[in-house]
Amino acid sequence: MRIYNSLTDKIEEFKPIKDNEVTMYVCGPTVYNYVHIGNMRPVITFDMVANYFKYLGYKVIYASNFTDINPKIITAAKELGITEREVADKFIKAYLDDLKSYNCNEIDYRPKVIDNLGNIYNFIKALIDKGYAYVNDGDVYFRVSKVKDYGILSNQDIEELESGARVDVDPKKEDPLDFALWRKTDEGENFLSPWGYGIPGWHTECVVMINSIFGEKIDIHGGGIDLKFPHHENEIAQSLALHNNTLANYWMHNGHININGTKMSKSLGNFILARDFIKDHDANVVKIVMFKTHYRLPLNITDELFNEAKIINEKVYNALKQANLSIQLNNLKIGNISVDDNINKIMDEDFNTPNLISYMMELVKELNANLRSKKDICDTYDKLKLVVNILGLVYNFSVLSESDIDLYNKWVLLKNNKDFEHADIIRKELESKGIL
RNA sequence: GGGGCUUUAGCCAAGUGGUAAGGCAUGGGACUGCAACUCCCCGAGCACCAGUUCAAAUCUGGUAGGCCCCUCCA
Repeated sequence: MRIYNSLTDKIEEFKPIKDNEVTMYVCGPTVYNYVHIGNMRPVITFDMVANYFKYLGYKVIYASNFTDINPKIITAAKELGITEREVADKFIKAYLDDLKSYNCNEIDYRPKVIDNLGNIYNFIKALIDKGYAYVNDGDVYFRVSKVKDYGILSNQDIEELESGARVDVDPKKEDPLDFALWRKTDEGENFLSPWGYGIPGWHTECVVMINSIFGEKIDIHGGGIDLKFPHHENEIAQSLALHNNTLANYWMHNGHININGTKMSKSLGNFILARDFIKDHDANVVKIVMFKTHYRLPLNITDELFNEAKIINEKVYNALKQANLSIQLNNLKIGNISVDDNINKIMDEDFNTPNLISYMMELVKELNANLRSKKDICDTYDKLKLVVNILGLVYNFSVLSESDIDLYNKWVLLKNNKDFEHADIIRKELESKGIL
């Protein structure tokens, strides 16, 4: 298994910390509103990553957080006239509903910031004790200049960053690059820390949650490309400071989604919520669209792309449906194959899902050809199911009852007797049951 | 100003040194009682320029598009 590591900008052989086990963490949503379709790319991508590792036989331990303490949540609470907790709970629930409607697997850990405040205090204290952080008027800042390797992930040079016009000068900071670990505030929901009332800094939350679930270091840390700097860079800085490691051995970043060539934004009105999108598009189709482009590249969504994905989805569905029918009618034994070298060859190169989709279509073709010529379909069917499962595509087919089989046989008999009038009636019935 | 990504047929998209996967669409053919499904066949020389090499879409340099980050935005 080879993975493109954002830390080194190279494709590297994957070596887990513990044999046969993968620990991974993906930055989750700030729960102040509904997530949009762009937010679903990391969700769907890392769902597939976990699926593939499982296919390879790894035990996968996967965590993704909720950022449930954040100035945006305070703002949302004011606007909605409810408490911050109510805002967070509402949108956590909405997010989990979204994941369900997109057929994403449940993951192992969903930590919240509010449950980790004690850990955060201890973490910040440790940074202060080691001289990597300082307190100023109720704020705590991280001393970036003390980390020699700062910029290791995003290839940023400290001097260039400092000379950049966009860095805010904050009189409370020793250095414009320093970032807040704790921010003093008495506005909205706030918490009493050893440094007074306030809320924790975003960059600290993720490190603390990773440490508290997994320990000092994990295998894979994922997220959107936009988080590379400063968020992930700052996570690494803190981990370097406290544990002298880069927090994760492999950093993975997914590209962004554009719509018809433009970035999604509220002002342009091309902002599509995940929950609205799924009303018009099958989850499988959304996933096919996403996986037709490599996860690291930008994805431009167009109607044409969706129409194509829809056709692909239908072809897979039709082939599996016919195979399913044949398997049940003939009592075929499936599930003999659990590994397919072709899949490994494709996916071992940094999760090459576009190639996997191509392979999926070849299998569909092969399955159809075998069905047509009455050859053995079991191996092809098994392989196709493996691919479908890795991609997280879901196809449900009914189990045939005895009466279903009788009905089917009756249809065949009527057809053979050229009683098309009655055969067509039964065909309709079989179709409505999803059998044909 | 700095860092990074990207440019392959009408469209989507693999391929990262040995002479262009796959899919969709279009067109042609086959199967078929009808319909649906399905099967077969057909297309580009890889943005442009220069260099390295026996050999480049693949490496190097440059030019021109597109995109992301440097703002707690996936």
